[in-house]
Amino acid sequence: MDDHVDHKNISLEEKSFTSLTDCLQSSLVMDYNSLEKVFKFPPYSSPFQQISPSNIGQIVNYPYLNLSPNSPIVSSSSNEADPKENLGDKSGPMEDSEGDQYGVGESSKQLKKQGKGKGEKKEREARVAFMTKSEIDHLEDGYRWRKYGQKAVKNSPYPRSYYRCTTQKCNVKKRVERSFQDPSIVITTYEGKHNHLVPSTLRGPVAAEHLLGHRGSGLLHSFPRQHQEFLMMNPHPVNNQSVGSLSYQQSRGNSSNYSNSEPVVDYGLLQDIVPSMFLKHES
DNA sequence: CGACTTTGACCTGCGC
DNA sequence: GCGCAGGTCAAAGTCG
Repeated sequence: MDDHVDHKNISLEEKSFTSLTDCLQSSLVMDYNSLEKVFKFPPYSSPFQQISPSNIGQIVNYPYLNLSPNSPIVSSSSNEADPKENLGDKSGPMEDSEGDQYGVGESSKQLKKQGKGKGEKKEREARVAFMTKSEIDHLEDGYRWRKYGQKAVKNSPYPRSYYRCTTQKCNVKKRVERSFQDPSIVITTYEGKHNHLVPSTLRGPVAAEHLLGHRGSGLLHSFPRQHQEFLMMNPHPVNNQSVGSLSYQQSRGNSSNYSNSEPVVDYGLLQDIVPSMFLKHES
């Protein structure tokens, strides 16, 4: 039931998206982190929030970002890259102490005390940021998450929540915060790559088979059900060779009718989250 | 009883 | 060096 849902259409580039698919297929991808750096927006007020529907397109095409509908974002904040690679040499507040140093299952405090980071460059995982118009903070994406922290964000009345994938050896993390300028917008930032498939047992309404067997439909089902309206995302492709396992295209059988003739772009984590049929970039 | 959330404390990086 | 802010830990509490 979506009756009580705020289902405004978000106009991007003078285009109105009524669904996740529309938005994704519009090739409107943004480098969240880069934008943060470029525009020096603090994390609580992500650049997206500064964007009015009428000027989003301008920012998408911001030259620094090297974005175009035909060029999937390659620059990333992923671990193999120099943290300063992107724009400017100083990490934004959101960037700086990005903590991959805390491995799941490890005694992170020990790690910290063992001088990790001394001379050792911190690694950062690829990140994907979503903006979702939703009443729900924690959006169901098919994976199981455990909340491990919550922090008040400076200058924002809304706290930021930290989640970690509950699957063993999977150190994917996600941050969820609400835009303080538009509280109806939830900013979800995924970090890392799942090294496993979508759990077969889900507590949410999303059945795994939706994601696995009917990719796309699962998300399309789950999003509206959760009163979400997908606004934007920024896939940070880890890098094309770093996918430890086969891409979904391969590992799950080429069941998608959408990708037969399309080059498959490895969007890293995003591909884990969003069916690849969404991720084909149009030419 | 296991899984998950809450929350205060702690650690780290950065700017001044 | 100090203070601030972000990120994480882990014990305690909650829930199914």
